[in-house]
Amino acid sequence: MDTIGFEAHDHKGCMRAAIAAVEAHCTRHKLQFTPVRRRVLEILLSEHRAMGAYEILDTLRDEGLGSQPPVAYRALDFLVSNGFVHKIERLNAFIACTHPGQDHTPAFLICRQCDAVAEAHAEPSKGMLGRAAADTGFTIEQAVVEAMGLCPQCRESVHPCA
Amino acid sequence: MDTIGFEAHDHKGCMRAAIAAVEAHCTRHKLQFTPVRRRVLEILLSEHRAMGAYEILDTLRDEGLGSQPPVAYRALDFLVSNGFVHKIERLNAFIACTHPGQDHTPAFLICRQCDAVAEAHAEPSKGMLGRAAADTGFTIEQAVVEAMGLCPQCRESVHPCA
DNA sequence: TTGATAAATGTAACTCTATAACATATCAAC
DNA sequence: GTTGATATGTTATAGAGTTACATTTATCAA
Repeated sequence: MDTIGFEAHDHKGCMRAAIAAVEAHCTRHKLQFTPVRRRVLEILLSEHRAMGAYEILDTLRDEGLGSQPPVAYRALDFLVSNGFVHKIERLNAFIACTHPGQDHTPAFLICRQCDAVAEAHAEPSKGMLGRAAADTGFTIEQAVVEAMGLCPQCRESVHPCA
Repeated sequence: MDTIGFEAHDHKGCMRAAIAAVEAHCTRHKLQFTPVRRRVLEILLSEHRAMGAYEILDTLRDEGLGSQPPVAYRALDFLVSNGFVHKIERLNAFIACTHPGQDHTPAFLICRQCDAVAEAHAEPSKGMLGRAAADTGFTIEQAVVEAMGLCPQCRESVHPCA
């Protein structure tokens, strides 16, 4: 279970690796990894948290890479549809994938206290959801799995009620 | 697996039953089932599909029950926090619960073709998500589980590619 | 039954999220 | 190097959700 996100890690290294993986994937699939797309991915990787589209756009604007919403949304669309970035529906926010390139259904653990987000794997075709789908003849193409709660750090620091 | 939503059913009956269950629950828990709240629930039950807040508000406005967004959102907040209505994050929309009163984690099967939504049960503490949470020390309080795909009817009617 | 408190509603204004539409530029390949 | 597809720039607008504050209605205890 390669859950990442609530522990310290080699940040620069993980960022370099992710960029390299995306570059390789784009080359292989003849996708254009343009400056805006690259920069949006870099921003998400370096912040290493869920960010709103407009928050990303603010940074792009500061850097002269585009100032209007479609610029951010188009880059995000590209990154999301290629699996390099995921959208957290519950937060209307985006986060860089922790293992880009592989086809997978992400599941997220979202801390309601500190907003940290950890990515895990889901297997929607298995479990109760898969059984429900099979029972009704529904074909699952894509799934959103997001758990809200408390991360280990925040659970520690919550005051027990007086 | 009591999945409802892709089959015909006794609509009036299910509506009456749901309203009765909610009335009973409100009486038992001393909650105010006010006209606006009741009407919003009725609208969602009778449409039997996911509806946006502003779509609901349009109906309320026509009936003189309130014209500003907070009216709809407050009623929806009440209905959602008491489990009578669920929010579909993926659609930014709301749908009446098919078995109100019971505490449960809903899972949704959403047809991308006809927008029909079926509600099933999820058990987030079990399965891979629960294991990921346990591994990292994350405490799940609430979960969003939404599958996109094709319902049986729409799968039938999709042309095989020529 | 009245007065205090809490809960619910009415309304205006605003913020955040996202897309439509259209012009322009750049790339890829023949 | 022309063409068709892909990407960007920009304006405007649609859609989703909240803040803030005034007013009303319900609840309950004295």
